[in-house]
Amino acid sequence: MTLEQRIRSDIEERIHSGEWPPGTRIPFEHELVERYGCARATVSKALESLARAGLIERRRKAGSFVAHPQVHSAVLDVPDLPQLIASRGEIYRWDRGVRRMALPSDLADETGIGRPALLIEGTHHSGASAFGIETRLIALDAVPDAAKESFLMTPPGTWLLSHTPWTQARHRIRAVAATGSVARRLGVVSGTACLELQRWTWRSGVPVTHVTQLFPGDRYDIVAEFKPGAQ
Amino acid sequence: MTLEQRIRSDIEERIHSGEWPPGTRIPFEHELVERYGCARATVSKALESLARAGLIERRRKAGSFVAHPQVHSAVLDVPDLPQLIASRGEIYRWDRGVRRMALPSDLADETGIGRPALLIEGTHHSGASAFGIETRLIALDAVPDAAKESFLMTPPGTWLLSHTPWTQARHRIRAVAATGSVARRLGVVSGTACLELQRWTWRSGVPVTHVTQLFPGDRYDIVAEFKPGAQ
DNA sequence: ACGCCCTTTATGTCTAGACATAATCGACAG
DNA sequence: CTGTCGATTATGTCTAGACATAAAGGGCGT
Repeated sequence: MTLEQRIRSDIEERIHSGEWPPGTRIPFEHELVERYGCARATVSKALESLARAGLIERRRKAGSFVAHPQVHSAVLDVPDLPQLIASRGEIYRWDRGVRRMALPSDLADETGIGRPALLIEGTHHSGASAFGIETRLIALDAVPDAAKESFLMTPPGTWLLSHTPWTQARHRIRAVAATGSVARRLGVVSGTACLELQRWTWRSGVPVTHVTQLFPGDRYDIVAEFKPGAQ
Repeated sequence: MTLEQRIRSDIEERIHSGEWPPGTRIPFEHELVERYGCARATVSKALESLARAGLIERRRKAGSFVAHPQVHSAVLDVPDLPQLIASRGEIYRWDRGVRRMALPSDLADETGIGRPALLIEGTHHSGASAFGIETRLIALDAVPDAAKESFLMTPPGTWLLSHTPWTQARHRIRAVAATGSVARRLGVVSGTACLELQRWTWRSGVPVTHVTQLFPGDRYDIVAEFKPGAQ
């Protein structure tokens, strides 16, 4: 491991652990030069790399600061549904289903969370009709505060967005036909083509939440933009 | 504009213009040092930045080479279907449909290409069954060589991946039901839930191709991974 | 109190080297 | 003809400086 990488990961570690929360001024370059006993160019390269990754923000004369949460550069976005529906000019409503239960570790394991979790089911409404349904697991070790929430008024996705950052996400998108109770909850005829979106999110490698959302094909689509090498 | 940025954009320009096609060895660092009359560190930073963006590949002793396009750092990937199907252990077959025609600018405009284009339709097969169908427009000003291709043996996506790089892509994903001739071509019953993937790609802001692909829900799903700041 | 200028200072860019490392390619032995 | 070894060479990482630049903050006059 090179010295530059060591400096970088040292700082990254302190940011991710919460030791240096957003807004903290990290040591000046000349202080890091002293700490690691190296040239300023080496420290500077490490900081530049952190700045490119969006973890810190550098300001002349002022120093370098831990960046405020995610302004993640929009690839496959994690949308806030209430906001999204409001921006379309519709009234949003969240309807938590009957199931809100704590799961033992072994059951949660089936979806890859692999730890004690909270299970929440509910429906997102746009105006008078159902917009989508979701089944969500929240890892209680990563987000202990979730245990105190009922999620009756606020959908869990919205609550999570403002209570915990994520550093990694995987999406899986499929087309499935809605049948039986699922079709009934969505208010569509059995066999309707739906978009199934599964999302896993992690914070520093630790699972945070897993959600499966189902949207009738005519009510939702995903747009993803990608520009490689944008500096 | 800094010297580093000038060196970077000079090289970028030659790659995008096609003057240095994929595989070309770009001048050695010491040659660039001579050309720009600067220190090696400056040239090296410019090349490092190009390598990070995936435009070039650097190899010790050998030099730096223009990267082959399809190594995009995977967010919403542009997959090569033949390769993807082969990796699943199935036999791939491409079946170009009857339509391969040049479109006047005004017709192409309807899909947002906005320029003379080539229209190609065809079916991707995996083993004995249809895997997906696609309808594609290729902008002839961006890819003039496409006019000479029949696309009978090679699907246009594969051909494009090895003939032209892209710098920007937009994806749109929906769930739709396959009906009529579409269902017949896919070999599914009418009403089957399908994933519709539309993709627009650009090279330096100029449209390259637009494709609409339709996959039966049980034969394809999209996985997108996102790690901010991954080097 | 307020606006203006000027000093200070941390980052931004760059130079001219050094040594490390890994891959290529030719020479040479089998 | 084939495989191994060593010299060569381009990139990788780093040092110890230099000067440029932008912005914070203090001092000054109004």
